Amino acid sequence: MVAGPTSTGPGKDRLRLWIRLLRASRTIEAELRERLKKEFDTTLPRFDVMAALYRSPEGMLMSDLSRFLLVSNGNVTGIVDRLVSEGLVARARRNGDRRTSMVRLTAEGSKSFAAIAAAHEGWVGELLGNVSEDEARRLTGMLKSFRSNWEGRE
Amino acid sequence: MVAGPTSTGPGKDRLRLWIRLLRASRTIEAELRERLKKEFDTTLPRFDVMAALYRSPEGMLMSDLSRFLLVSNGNVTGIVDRLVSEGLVARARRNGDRRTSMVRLTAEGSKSFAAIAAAHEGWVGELLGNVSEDEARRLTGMLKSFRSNWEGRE
DNA sequence: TTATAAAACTTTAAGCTTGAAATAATTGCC
DNA sequence: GGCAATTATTTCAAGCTTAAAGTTTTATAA
Repeated sequence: MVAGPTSTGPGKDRLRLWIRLLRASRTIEAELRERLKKEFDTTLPRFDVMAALYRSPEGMLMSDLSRFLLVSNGNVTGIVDRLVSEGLVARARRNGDRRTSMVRLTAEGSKSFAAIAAAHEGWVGELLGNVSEDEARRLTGMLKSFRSNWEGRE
Repeated sequence: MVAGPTSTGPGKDRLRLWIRLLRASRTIEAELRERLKKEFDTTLPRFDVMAALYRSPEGMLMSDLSRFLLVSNGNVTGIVDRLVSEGLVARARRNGDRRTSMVRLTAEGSKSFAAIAAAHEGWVGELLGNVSEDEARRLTGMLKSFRSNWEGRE
């Protein structure tokens, strides 16, 4: 997947694009993961969950998190379990539907996330340093458009 | 990481770009992973290793694979172990340096990979269908340039 | 030589990930 | 009401992933 096209012909340029895309995101992801570990002793999945919850002070269902983060249900269960045991996140039982519980950041979790997010934004700015803000906007637009076509088909 | 920026201000556009990039690659990756499983009963990491080896008929060292695929040494050990046990890959002892062994595709592995790679290229073409080949080339160029800056710093 | 360092791998522990199966609660239908 | 289907979530097994520690082999150099 990270290797180059094995053939030439139609579709070759899209394959090259995909490989570039993947290598770029893996490289940046690896760097961010390492810094999260070193500087804040946390992980990318935990950061992802906390970022989602930070945007939803009212809380999110497990299935909301799963859908939003593009990962499986069982996956979210494990990450939230660990965050709960660290006191960063809480599951609140709901009156209406007893199958579900609202997941929220605790006060500590919220405070902790704010600090990490600030550093994270700085890192991304640094790692994408030679993309101008203008170019960043254009690239973002292109990525947005090519996704909308086939995404969410089922 | 997959969530949006939590603030506005400088660096915001780069953060948005990063989030788009990550969501795009995760979405495509998930789709490809699922198809590899369903159609060929294999995984993305196995495919990655085989793709790298397919490009190097003379074989690769474990550390070559690790560097090329942007994953850790121990990780490659496990994946190659499984590929060997499936008869798709072979470790060849070397005369010169007994710490290392050349890893190669077997005849079966090579045949198997060729079939999978053909399907894979088709899938990528489909998933990136509404990126024109021309646009794909431009995007690829932009991704290439923004990577070269900070990559391989250490 | 012969220690000592360096290099190439493997092993290990902890955590992430998925898809499938299992549980529990709710909804819809008769 | 009662039973089937659906929904929300957790559990499980297998595999992926990393960083760190351990093993074996090779290179360096006093």
